[in-house]
Amino acid sequence: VAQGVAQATKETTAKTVPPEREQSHPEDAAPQDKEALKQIALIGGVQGPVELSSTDFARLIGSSQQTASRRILQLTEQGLLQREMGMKKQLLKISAEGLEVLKQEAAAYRRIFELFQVLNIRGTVQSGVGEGKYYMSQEGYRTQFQQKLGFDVYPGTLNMELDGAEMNKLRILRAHPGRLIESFSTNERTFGEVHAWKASIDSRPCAAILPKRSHHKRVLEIIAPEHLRSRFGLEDGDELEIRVEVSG
Amino acid sequence: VAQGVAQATKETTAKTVPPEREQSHPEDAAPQDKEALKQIALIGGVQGPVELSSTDFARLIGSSQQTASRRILQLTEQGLLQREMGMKKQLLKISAEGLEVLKQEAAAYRRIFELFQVLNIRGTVQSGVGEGKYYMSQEGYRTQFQQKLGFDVYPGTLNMELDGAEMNKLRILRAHPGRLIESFSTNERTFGEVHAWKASIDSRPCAAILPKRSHHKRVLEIIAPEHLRSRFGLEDGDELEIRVEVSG
DNA sequence: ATTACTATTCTACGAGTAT
DNA sequence: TATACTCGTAGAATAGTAA
Repeated sequence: VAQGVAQATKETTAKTVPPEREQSHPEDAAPQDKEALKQIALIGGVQGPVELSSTDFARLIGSSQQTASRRILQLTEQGLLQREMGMKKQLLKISAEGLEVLKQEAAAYRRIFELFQVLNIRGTVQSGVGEGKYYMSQEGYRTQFQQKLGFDVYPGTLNMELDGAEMNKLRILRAHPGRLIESFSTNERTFGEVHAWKASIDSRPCAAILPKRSHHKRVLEIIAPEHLRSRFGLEDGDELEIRVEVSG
Repeated sequence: VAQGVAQATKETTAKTVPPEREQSHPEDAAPQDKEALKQIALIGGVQGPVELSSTDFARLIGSSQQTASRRILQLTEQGLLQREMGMKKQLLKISAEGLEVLKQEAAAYRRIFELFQVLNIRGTVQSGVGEGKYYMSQEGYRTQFQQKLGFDVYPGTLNMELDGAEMNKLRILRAHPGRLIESFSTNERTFGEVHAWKASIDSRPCAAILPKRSHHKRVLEIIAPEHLRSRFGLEDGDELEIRVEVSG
């Protein structure tokens, strides 16, 4: 997802960050709330209302009855759970928003075990020094990209800067073959081997490339048949997510 | 899983139960710990060590650096994470136990969305009043069970008492067809319709049965080609888990 | 039985800082 | 830069009950 939100404030370098728990965004529910939703779902709370007293729920989540009761109230307030008071016990049903939370959680666990056929890498758009344009103009590269990726590259690269955690995904990327772009020489100099992986940004085809050497760099370069910056209206500092096909 | 652990203390009816967080059992990790493991797995901590500073980890789990650091120490103490100090940042790898936690979590979410092809129902063994033996001796039932379940029933039923939360699974069960055992009459009386679902306990075949009427009962009856009590050495009050095939 | 209030305990978070 | 200590405190969890 390309987000055109330029960060005006230049990332105030606060050392210890306050948690920033915002209302409304459903995906960032607290782990305890996700656990509670999961347990309700496991006894059928997705398909229809389940009859679940706060005492029984307490056993399910390993807490006291009071905490269980409070959790249900909180989930209801957050809109993740729908509640109806039965004659005795309450009836609980997971709401559309709650289902969304569960789906995202399930997707995360699927990604873990799908051995990363697809890697979603997030980063921020960075301004290169224009060398990308120079490299992508080389005939030796252009013809190979055409052959091995199936598109004519726009002369230029989009640089994406990765934070510390995302850097680890580059190691996964490098562990997979991708497409090898061979080195070649001109009269002037030699151009080194490059690895390329088919990718997409918002369903539009592109490719992620990394030079064979030079690990530990914080930047992933992206090429495409079009000018990505203008296509997505990207500015330096914008957040960007690229979906890299790691398998084929 | 049939557990032959008879509970000596007759379930002290404490109102507000203390959480009972025990050491060593890996499946009951705190939700926060599972969330942390998940995030590490998502950047490749299953495949190999990932380089992750406590500050970067803090961003990942939405906490301060101090909390992130503490979480890593706790996960390491619990044996869910293996840590090695690199020259700068630490290297984290999810341990075999940690992977087990992730697998169980993934399995739970899979169960939620696989629409319950299999229902795992837990309960405690309950002594019936011997009527099960009377019913299962009726020729009208025996021949139908033979036809529709594929085994000769042992004359008797094992009664499993369900707690409030597990009761909801019976609603799911009833929502699926199972095998219909038709009503029939003898000279003396009429025997009503019964629903049966193929099932297994510790991989040994059996079936769960419910009378067509009489909802809201806390008991699930189990029949099998053998005497389950002696097969598994079950006593009243023992915990029991049955795997019911809800699809076919 | 239930749910859920108020009061109290205590855990766990983050500030400050050492290393 | 890192990691991780101590410590004050906010908020979560439970006890005791009310409804």
